[in-house]
Amino acid sequence: MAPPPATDRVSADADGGSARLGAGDWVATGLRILANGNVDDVRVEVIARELNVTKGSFYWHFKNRQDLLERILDHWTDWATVQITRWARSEGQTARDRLVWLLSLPARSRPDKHGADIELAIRNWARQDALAAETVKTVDALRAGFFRELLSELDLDEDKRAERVAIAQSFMLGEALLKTGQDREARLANARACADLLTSR
Amino acid sequence: MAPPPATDRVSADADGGSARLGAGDWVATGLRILANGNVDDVRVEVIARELNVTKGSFYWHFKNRQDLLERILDHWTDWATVQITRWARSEGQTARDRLVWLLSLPARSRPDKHGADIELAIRNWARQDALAAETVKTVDALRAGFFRELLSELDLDEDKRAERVAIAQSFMLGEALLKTGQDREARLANARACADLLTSR
DNA sequence: CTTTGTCAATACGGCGGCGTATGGTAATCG
DNA sequence: CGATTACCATACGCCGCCGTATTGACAAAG
Repeated sequence: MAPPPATDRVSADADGGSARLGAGDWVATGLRILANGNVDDVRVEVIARELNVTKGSFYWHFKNRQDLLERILDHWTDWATVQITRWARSEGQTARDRLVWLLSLPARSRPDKHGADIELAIRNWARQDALAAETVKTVDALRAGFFRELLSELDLDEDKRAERVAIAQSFMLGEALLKTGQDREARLANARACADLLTSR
Repeated sequence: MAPPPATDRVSADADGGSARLGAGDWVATGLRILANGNVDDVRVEVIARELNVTKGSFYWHFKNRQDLLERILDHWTDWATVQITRWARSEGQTARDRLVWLLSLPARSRPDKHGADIELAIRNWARQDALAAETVKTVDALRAGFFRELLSELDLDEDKRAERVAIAQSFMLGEALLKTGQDREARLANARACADLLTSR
């Protein structure tokens, strides 16, 4: 009868052994479904089947489907933020090295993490849903801020810097979404080449 | 009883005046729905309502829903191809000018054409559907070919050229999909700056 | 040992979409 | 002018999903 507690742990075993499951398991599975599909595919009864549970459980942890979707967005925001700020702590490199690091993030992401897939799905989702749109906007602004910070170490005038920030961001997004047959090495080379161009005079 | 004729005109008045409508009207409306949503939103009964018709009409023109989806993909391929080859005929510019022209294609597209929206929706679709994936692959290869042709006017070694082709394509895709608040002028400036970098030594 | 809290199963009504069957009508043609 | 063709409406059965209600199982706490 009481609303469920706010333990949002996205726990380890999303499927498999442990008997009891929490809200996090639903979020994790929803994210996985989102990764190879779109928002409309993340349905509560589908997730329930995947977790070998019935809906009865779902409506204990969540108010309704929309509630789950919002938690998924929150979780993605956290993930994107953490990923960036972890980079922020990796000091001690040159500006170019760190730029390469950032630009090659999509190329270096483990394929089983579905980072690019989720990104695409959420960006698509953002065109229909206001909350998703806001989430994407926030993450984009965050990334742009880091690019700007990086490029500020070169002395460019304001206009030129803004252009290069935009180029960096567009490249990074495009590189993440474009599914050519390129292997990891080629993609890393692309990122390095892009960094070279962006840091050139 | 006979299968409908293959008149795929995507005619003028998708809604409104004319009494009779053809398969093209269904494709056009489907494309419009796809533009602000995703594949799962293009449902036959929804389109029927939008056209002020019932399903009875649909199943005259199409075998089933999948049939419509395939025609939508075909139509998009044609559109993308035409758009590129029209550029191919715009000779008489420098390589850089034509590069700028290509890179700024998303920035210059009329917003009511929903080019970027459709692109995003189809790329998302491509992750679930093999046919859509093939379509995207074809269009990407076409675009890459033109970039390669353009950049071949500079004398770069094979590796460097491949890198820059990839950068160009990633930038173009990212620029199309990234929805920052930038106005048209700023986006054009980005394209020009990107072209400058790509054609630099 | 009972109470309370936590999680899950079952069952229900409703909606929206698919595809089919069948019948109606306006145009067109022999 | 009767018949065929092209297009559309109506009605049906089916399925998947939503959200609610009710009950059950099980553990920790009292």
